[in-house]
Amino acid sequence: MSDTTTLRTQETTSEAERTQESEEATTCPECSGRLETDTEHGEVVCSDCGLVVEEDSIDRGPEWRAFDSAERDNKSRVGAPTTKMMHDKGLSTNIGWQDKDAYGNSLSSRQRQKMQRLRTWNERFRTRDSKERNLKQALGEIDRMSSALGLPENVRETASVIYRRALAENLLPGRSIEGVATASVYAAARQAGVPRSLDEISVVSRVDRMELTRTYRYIVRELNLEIAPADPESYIPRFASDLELSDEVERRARDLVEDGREAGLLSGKSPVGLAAAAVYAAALLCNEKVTQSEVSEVASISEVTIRNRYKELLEAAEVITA
DNA sequence: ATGGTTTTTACTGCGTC
DNA sequence: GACGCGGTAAAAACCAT
Repeated sequence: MSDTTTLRTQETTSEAERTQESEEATTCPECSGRLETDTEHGEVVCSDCGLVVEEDSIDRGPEWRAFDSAERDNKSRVGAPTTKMMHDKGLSTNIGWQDKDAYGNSLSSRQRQKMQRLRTWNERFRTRDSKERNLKQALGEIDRMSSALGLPENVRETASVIYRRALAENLLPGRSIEGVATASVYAAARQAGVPRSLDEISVVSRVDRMELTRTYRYIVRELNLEIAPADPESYIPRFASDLELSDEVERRARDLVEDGREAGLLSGKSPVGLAAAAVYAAALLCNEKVTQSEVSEVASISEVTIRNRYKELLEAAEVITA
């Protein structure tokens, strides 16, 4: 975004410089009439007799300024300006809709038909291209998010597969690439048993939670993905290690969750909250110090929830062991 | 859309270092 | 007095209907 705007301003300034330059010679050698610069065609024309004094007066120098060689290398470029607003950055062929040739003359009906056919085919190639680029971008996103979340390789694979399926089933129209990519990562992580919470995901994603949940639900339904509700235990190792707690704590936390499961207080509660509470309670039992706020930090869950859950967990554990 | 459940927010009080 | 912890009420979010 900022790239294009800076480029734009640089272009306009250099254009001003250019016109200033070409206004040095002001009289026609033939009739000594006033000379005018036709920037569109790159010509200098006499306004009286129409003599073209200078043709092709295009400034072939760089349209930017550089103050050292590194900057020069950076800015030097060849080809049309690119835009991020099009999947192909605007680099593919564009055929105008008007039946005019390069000089603005109308085309013969034969030519018109030919152009129509070309448009059709061009469009076909372009959309096929668009799917591939779409995929490329999505896979890039998936990779980026996965590594930001520290997800293993196989999760990325699964996420890619999910995304490809979504693409193949034409689930993309109406949804953003990033949204679907994010949802794929979320689903893949859960399927692989290394879930990340919606909050964690939305931190590294470019889409907000709302869109993520909506898209996630949608693709799960449409692709018939079977995803079991996240198991609190699958969060425990990560939380424990983030808080630098011992394996002992981790083990006890699992036990607590197990007891809670038997006591039937897992259903309906957020798995993340349960896991966080179990870790906190276990640390307490093992005399390893963690504060509720620390746990709530790494689990991105409120302290209140931790309090409520861990009380319940401890009660359940007592009942069962007693 | 609605109602029930869970989670979060915000606030308060208590004890300890 | 700051901090960790516990509790509460109201608001917000979530989910199934």
